[in-house]
Amino acid sequence: MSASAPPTRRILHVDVDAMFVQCARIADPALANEELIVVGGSPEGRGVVASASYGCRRYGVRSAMPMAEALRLCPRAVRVGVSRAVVGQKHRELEAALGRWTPLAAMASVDEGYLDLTGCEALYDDEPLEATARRIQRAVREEVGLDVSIGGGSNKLIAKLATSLAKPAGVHVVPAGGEADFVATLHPGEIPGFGPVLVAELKRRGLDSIAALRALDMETLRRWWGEERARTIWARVRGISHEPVTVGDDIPQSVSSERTYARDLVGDDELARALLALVAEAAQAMRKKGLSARTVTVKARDPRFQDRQKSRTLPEPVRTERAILPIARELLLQLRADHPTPIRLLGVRLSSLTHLDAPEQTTLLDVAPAVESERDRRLAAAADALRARFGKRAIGPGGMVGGE
DNA sequence: TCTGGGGTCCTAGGACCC
DNA sequence: TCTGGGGTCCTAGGACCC
Repeated sequence: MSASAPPTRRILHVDVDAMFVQCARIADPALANEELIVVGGSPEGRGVVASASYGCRRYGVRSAMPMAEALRLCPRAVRVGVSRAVVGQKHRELEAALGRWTPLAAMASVDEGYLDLTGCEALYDDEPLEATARRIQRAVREEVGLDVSIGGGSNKLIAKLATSLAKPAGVHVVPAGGEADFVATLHPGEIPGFGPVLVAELKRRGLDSIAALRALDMETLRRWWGEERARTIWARVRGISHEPVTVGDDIPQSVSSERTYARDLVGDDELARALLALVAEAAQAMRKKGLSARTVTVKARDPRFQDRQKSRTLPEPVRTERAILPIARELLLQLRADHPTPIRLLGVRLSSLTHLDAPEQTTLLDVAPAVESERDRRLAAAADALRARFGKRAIGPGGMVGGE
């Protein structure tokens, strides 16, 4: 068995520094010189921090922290909402900017992306990875107007971890061969995939360092976490990852819309109105992506933060409010029958997605009446067109003219 | 301190089919 | 007769990420 070893990969992870804060400053130039900005929450309360400026972070403010606590820690902070349009625009600009450096560039979320520069060395005069990273950083600042931090290494895991050392607005590259030593300097909770639950379990078992985790043999890991999880843990604590940077605009797994209400919902009418609005948002977002769904899920969170969901999968994909709403209503009815409690959060998710123009699945046995008529689809498309032209409020939710 | 909204992935049990 | 095994789909719940 002789196989030439694959070349050491050259991976970069590009991450926007406090993306929502930078977007808020772009949306409102009056904030350009404001150091204390916290994005997120709602004027009524009941929100968390989506992003905090580095100024606020010095006071201990962090993402996902309840807004009330953030403002207690940093009372002078200016609270602003998320400017979705700007965030979306900057996301697309960043994607385009990164794509100019290699065909293997892919966004991993709204504010971060990976580049695989393996084999591109000649294109960049064989300069060190760090030098390329710095040029990309400057280019993003000029072309997109955003400060980013960049981490580099021989795989995505290492590149991402390196980014946290680069922040803010820096570059950090882990040399090939130095992966294991680099990871050894971290705390288990810093490893992607090691969330609060796993970290607590590790602590219970007396495992509070990467070294302690590395000392475990595979058999023990398997016994505690099962084959799959054991392999992942074993590799991550050693800085090993083979996950490729993949491009391709895949069909998303789901499109959803959910809302936490200022007051818990109780009455039939307010629940019906809330559900209609969520169905309309989700369906419209889905159609915008050119997709249809076979599965409808309704999710409810009670005041004690217990989440429950009901879903139904249809034989054929649907895309209109007219088809989705009755199903969502039934699911909500079942949820309420099983758990008659006030509802803090309500959500609608559409999944099992396919492209709108995917050929209809028809079989000889398929005699069930269509859940959605061609007329329904044309009406929904017409309503979408009106909204695109005259704004979201041009027509009621779902375009259900005449009340529905 | 009182907990958002957008997602992905995994597990596990039951139905159903071969 | 009283007992199979594997694959796929569906549903529900939950961990995790940004």
